[in-house]
Amino acid sequence: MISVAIIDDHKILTEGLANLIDESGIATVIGVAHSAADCRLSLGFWRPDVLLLDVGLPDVSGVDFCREVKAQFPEINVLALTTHNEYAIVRQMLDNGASGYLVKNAMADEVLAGIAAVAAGRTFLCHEIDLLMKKPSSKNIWLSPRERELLRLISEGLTNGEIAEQIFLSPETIKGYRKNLLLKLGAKNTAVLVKMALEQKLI
Amino acid sequence: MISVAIIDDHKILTEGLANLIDESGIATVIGVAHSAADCRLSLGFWRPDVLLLDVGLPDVSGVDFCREVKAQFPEINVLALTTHNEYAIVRQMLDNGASGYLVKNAMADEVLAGIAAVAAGRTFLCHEIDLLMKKPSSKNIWLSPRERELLRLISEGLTNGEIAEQIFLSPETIKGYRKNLLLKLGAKNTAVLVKMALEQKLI
DNA sequence: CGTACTTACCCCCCAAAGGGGGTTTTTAAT
DNA sequence: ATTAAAAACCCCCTTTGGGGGGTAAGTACG
Repeated sequence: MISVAIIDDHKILTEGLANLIDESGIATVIGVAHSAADCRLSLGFWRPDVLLLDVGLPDVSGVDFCREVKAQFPEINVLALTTHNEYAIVRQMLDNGASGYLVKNAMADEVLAGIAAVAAGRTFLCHEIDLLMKKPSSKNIWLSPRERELLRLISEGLTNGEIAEQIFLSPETIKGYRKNLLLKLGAKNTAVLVKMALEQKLI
Repeated sequence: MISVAIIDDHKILTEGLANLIDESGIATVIGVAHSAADCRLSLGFWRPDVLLLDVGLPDVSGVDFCREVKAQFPEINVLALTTHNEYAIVRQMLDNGASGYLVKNAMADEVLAGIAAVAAGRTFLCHEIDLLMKKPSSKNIWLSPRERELLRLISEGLTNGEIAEQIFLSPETIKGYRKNLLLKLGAKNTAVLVKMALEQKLI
């Protein structure tokens, strides 16, 4: 029997989900947490085979928490469970150690299939995400770490000069990055750039 | 017995939620839809006392759908059920006819209390939202329709001149609105303005 | 009747962004 | 060893944005 822990702040969802898993016969829920802090306290005792992890936690980013969990318990298979269907989020989760990714509007059988797959050491993407990751789309934009950093600073309202000061580069360099970001995202100006960055969860 | 219909695209959540409601003894679920389109087809047959409405539907904005439902079936009490805890969203839902508002991480008993309250014709806000709406905070920003329109056009990357052309106003007027928006939201520049607009769901 | 808010308009001035053209070094992959 | 990408840098020029000051009509509400 596969042991599963769930971490999600939506209490209504966790109850239903725990029921679903327990009644499936393939897995059993050994713990539920509603925040990353709760989870840190218990995860060492639970030692689940699979951790169902919501990306939209109240206290920390799911990406960071996934990395944290994998660093401390590499044997736990993390299965992301979230509302986000953006390329950048999926990719960041997978890059940070997640074994699978489910969107919350997936069917119940996909949840069980995902749990079984990641418990067996395989990777699993639900149908919708599988399509998203395979289909080469102009919306599937991937930025370098430096570009993401610049985008973050731009969205915080820093001017080229201020950014240059903060990260010890020439203002002309910042200008170059900015031009490149506009080109890469196909944005007309800063307003659109920030909008796309937030909508596509690039920062 | 109160009759309830649920509209939410998160299938895992609706199953658990329907169970919870049916077992409470105070209400019974007479229908579930996973999109606004599905709901339109069935709502006339169901005629529920309470409609549990997710604001993050895949096909239309929950605000628009709420207005639509109330226009067609004024006797149905709409209870918003969503992840969003932003002032602007709550206010827009209430302005468009919702009788109550629940966040998805609310406890199960709040869901039942909310259903009972709105079925009885009262309004209901879950604890977290009640606090949010009462506490006068600098984050509780409310814009006039015109300001929201301007904010939308700015976030789409239009320049003052382009906006002026589109809505038949002087570019200087647009500039005035822009300055006022920066002041109202406390934003340093357009980048921050767009970021705040999206984060606080003002557009 | 007054007050507050929305909508609409105008001036000057300079800082910042955006379009165009480039170069070099380092790093990673094939 | 070659290629490709990321990271860093530079100059010229025009458009746009943002800070500072305003004015004034319309309307909603007590």
